[in-house]
Amino acid sequence: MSSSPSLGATGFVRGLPENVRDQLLARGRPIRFDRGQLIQQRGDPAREFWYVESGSVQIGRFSEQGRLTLFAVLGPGETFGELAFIGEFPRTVDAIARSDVVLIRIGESEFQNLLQTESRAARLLLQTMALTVQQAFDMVEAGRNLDSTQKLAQALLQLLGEQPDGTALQITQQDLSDLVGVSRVSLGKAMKRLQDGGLVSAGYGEIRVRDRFGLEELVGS
Amino acid sequence: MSSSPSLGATGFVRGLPENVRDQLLARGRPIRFDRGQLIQQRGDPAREFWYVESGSVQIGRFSEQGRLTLFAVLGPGETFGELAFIGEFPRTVDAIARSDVVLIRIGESEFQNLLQTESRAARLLLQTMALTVQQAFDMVEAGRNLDSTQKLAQALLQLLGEQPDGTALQITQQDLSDLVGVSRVSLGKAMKRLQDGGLVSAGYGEIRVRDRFGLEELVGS
DNA sequence: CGAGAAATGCAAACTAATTATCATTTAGGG
DNA sequence: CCCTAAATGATAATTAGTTTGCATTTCTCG
Repeated sequence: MSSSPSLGATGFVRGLPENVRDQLLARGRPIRFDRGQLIQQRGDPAREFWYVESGSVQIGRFSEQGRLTLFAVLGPGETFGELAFIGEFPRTVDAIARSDVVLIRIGESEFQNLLQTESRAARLLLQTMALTVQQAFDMVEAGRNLDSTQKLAQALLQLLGEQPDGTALQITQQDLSDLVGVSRVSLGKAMKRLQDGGLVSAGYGEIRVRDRFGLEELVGS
Repeated sequence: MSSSPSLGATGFVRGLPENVRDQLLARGRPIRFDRGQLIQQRGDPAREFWYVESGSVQIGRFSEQGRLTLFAVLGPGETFGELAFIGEFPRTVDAIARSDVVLIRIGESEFQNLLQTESRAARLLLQTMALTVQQAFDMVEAGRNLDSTQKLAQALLQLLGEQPDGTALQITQQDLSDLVGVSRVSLGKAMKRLQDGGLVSAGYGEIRVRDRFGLEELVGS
């Protein structure tokens, strides 16, 4: 079993040399979105991708029945939208602002400029995408072989990874259930089990990880 | 809902101009594997990737409990192993020969040669990988939102896609259950439902799709 | 500070799927 | 041509998870 319950490493921009990154972001246009606002929608043409400057963004799909399948929750420093942009196909996922966010738009011209000024960028992009595929496989595998408690533990670890400084996560069990892929009821039960085991403690819209190693042990990674 | 239950488009080599492709494959070394043989294993160093010349290959992961999670069943013309090779990390999936197969090995030198002789290759590779991620997302979504019958229908459509000429699939329900991600019992029941609906007919190690459109309608794609 | 909205907790009924077992059929090598 | 292994079919017991409905808690904002 591998370690990624969801996509946390969609941040190839982070891997760029600092000066190149600064230049790229300086060229891109910052745009604000309000909490709850739809940033992109399935089917939209993909004329750009986005760098998260501040706030957090949900990546997923709404089904016709209103059901939401979340693939990732992204924070500052991460990028999204590269896939459809580079693949030159319409958006295949929706993106929703999970809080007020500031995004930096990177369009065709900025992207071309990047590839020309930084020879390692293409290679870095390839590597990041390869990693993303593997993480997607991890999600498939987790969905098939782990029970709800293990899936929750794995999701918490992934969210922690994006926010490595602290152990407190600002996320509701509501949203977590969409990310983990189980019902809210099941998520509540799983959360209770983790609490009873002393691995986490949960408040209103906040989860605190008490024993990271215990979570890792639980999912066997 | 999208259309890919599993990974069928891992064939960036197919998109190359014919002369470039021929040259690439002429440079690579053909290697035979017997049915059931392990071609690559998780953790192996990724010094090459493979082009399937003939036969078929299973891509997946064995868990410690012996459980198999299949991500794809690849046929002639498709490639595998690019991800770890390009990402420069160890293999994250196992590959097993589903029949006697002939593979063409493409190593570092052949790959570098390709990138230099064909400027569009890198771009094509990126596009193919982007598509692969989206397909993996489809698998996650299907795993969460579809029932076993719909998942089976979707898997059959994917297998058909790889073999566009006919409607007959050479695959056991045993293997299908690993690909679809349900138990053999559930797969048998799902198959019976599809048969009762006149959508497919099943024999020993063979499934014949009678109504492709009906399957598509069932999964809502 | 108070009202309404959002988040969480809880319980019961239901359901789809798993596991386990055994019988039957089919293919293919000796 | 038979024998064995593989594949399929069928059944029952069990279980993890969903759905539904409602109660309770917590936040937020006017």
